[in-house]
Amino acid sequence: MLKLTRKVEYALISLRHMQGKSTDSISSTKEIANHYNIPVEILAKTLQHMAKENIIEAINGPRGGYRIKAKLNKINLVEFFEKVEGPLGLSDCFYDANCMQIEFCNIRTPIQRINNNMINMFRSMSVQDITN
Amino acid sequence: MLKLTRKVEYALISLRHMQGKSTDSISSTKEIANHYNIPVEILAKTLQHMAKENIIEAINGPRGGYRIKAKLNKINLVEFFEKVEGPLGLSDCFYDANCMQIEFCNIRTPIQRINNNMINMFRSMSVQDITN
DNA sequence: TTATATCCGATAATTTTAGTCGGATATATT
DNA sequence: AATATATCCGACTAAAATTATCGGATATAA
Ligand code: SF4
Ligand code: SF4
Repeated sequence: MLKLTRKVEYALISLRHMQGKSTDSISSTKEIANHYNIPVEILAKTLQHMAKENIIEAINGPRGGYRIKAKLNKINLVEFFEKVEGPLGLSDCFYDANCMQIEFCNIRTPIQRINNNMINMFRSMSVQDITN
Repeated sequence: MLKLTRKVEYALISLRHMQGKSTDSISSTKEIANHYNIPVEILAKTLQHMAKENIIEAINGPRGGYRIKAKLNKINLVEFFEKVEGPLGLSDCFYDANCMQIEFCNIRTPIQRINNNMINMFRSMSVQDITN
């Protein structure tokens, strides 16, 4: 319970990998996948997704790959998680109302309070706090 | 991502329900399931589990049911989550080493730091902070 | 022209979470 | 004693979410 997804982990591993290299150097999917033992295809998807979100930049063709595009210290972890994985919260009802209990739920308000604490904690950290 | 499970929610809903009644009054599975629109069988399992963990107490027979046994303000949310749902953490590797990336992982340490923050946040709250 | 890379939709497999079933035991009420 | 109502509990099934794979397209450096 309360776990990050592999996709998020793969994204962070990749960003930290790229950040450890000189600014304009390019990392290919295969290079990262091999280095960290990540399935190539799913890593490819993750990187494509991050490129679409303008976190990284894709360079096509041979000798191509990706490099960091955004300022990682300007992206907080809530933004990052939502860009990579989608909405975020302790309970469904904070972003999607399909809950059979919602009408009579007696814990929604207290859970929401805790959810806010958690969100604030993640918002107070940037991606760079992980990749550095 | 980062969601509580239904089981945890059902457990909390039940505890709050029981806490809203006079100390020795008993709540049956059916009563709670009907009141909050929760599937009876799965709620039964959840309540049995909590009884085994000594959070609540089972009374058998007709007019039976459950009542609160533990001091809810003495159980912090990490204990509670782990009793109801099992181990807890942002990444598998903090309680189970079956990760293909673990040998070369470059984010384990920073994630663990954040994990500790999260755990501490939940540990600083008691079940009663939700059920009150 | 060729080889290497990203791109991208569709699909499959796996794991986790959620819910169901069947039959047992305990006990208050009649 | 019989009955009805409740918990107990293991095994099972279903659904959903996550994780991984496939097939074929496009871009471009050498
Ligand atoms: S309404 Fe209550 S039970 Fe439903 S998702 Fe929200 S907090 Fe959970
Ligand atoms: S080793 Fe790294 S990738 Fe594997 S679970 Fe831990 S943090 Fe995640």
